Amino acid sequence: MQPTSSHPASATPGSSTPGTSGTSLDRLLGYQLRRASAVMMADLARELADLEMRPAEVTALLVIAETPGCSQTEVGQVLGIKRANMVPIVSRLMDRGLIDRERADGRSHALRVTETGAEVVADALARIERHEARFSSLFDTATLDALHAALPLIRGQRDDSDG
Amino acid sequence: MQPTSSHPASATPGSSTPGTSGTSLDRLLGYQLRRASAVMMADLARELADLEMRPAEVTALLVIAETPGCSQTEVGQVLGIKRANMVPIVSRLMDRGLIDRERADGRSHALRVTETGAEVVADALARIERHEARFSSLFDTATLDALHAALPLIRGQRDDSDG
DNA sequence: TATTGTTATACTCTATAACTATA
DNA sequence: TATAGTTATAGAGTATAACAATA
Repeated sequence: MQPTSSHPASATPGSSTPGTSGTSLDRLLGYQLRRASAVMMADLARELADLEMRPAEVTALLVIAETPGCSQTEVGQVLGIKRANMVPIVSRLMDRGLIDRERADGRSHALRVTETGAEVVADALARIERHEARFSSLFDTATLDALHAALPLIRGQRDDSDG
Repeated sequence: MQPTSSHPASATPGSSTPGTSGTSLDRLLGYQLRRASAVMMADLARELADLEMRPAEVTALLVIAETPGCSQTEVGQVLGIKRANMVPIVSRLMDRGLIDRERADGRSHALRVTETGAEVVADALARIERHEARFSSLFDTATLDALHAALPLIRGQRDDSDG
């Protein structure tokens, strides 16, 4: 319902990727998002590999570092990870001595990053910056701004339920 | 290394999403991509639910419909799904009578959509269009064009290996 | 020797239901 | 009754290694 939409039916004519032969799927926003996300996830996983941390664990660690004293349910809400799925993540971070628990409520724990954890956070942030730079350098400022404005709007379309 | 980048450090100030409190993760392209993709995948899965088809099966069916006579390895290459993981997908499409196999090579099969499959394709395409419209309507033409130009560039950064 | 389809297997992320102990 | 953490379990997607039949 826009005036004269110009998304090409056969997408990226000048693509440098030979393997991408071009399906009608290529004109779908959701499909492009999924493929692009998979590429960045794979690159991030590779960058974090010798830290022996999975992306989900690193993001949880970063949230705890930024929100000292938060509960693991709160971390899950920020990251869109369900309570039940937070358990093994927090367990692993505990086992490796990267975070610390303190009784807060009788039923909830206050999570905090340890000194070792802070070092890992610093290392992880450096790796993430390198990883991000590899991709953001593909775009000019205007395009990057457009992406950073558009993607949160898609996120906002979810209905939510548990957390 | 761009002149004056203006991606906001705290992302989308005017966001209408209360749950999105705002982490430093929000300024990461990879993270935003992952979350946005998850939201669209969940919406698509919901839209396809009463077709009793998973997103991966539907995309495979669409590729077969568009490329009659293709092998299942070729479908996998287009979709970025490994040979080994194509087996259960093709099996399910066969079992439901949506596609057809014909010996092509002695070792490869030529895949084709059946009449029933063609009906499901039509239904699925209608559902996908509805799903896409829910999200593309969030953006103006310029933003949509920017997304459709940018996302394939990210996809092109992968190294590939098997397929 | 390389390729197609296949089996078996494992890992990551996600989803649901139900329990406990607190509040 | 509602919430935090937990357990158990299942489903998807993806990854690797190896094998048979064929080219």
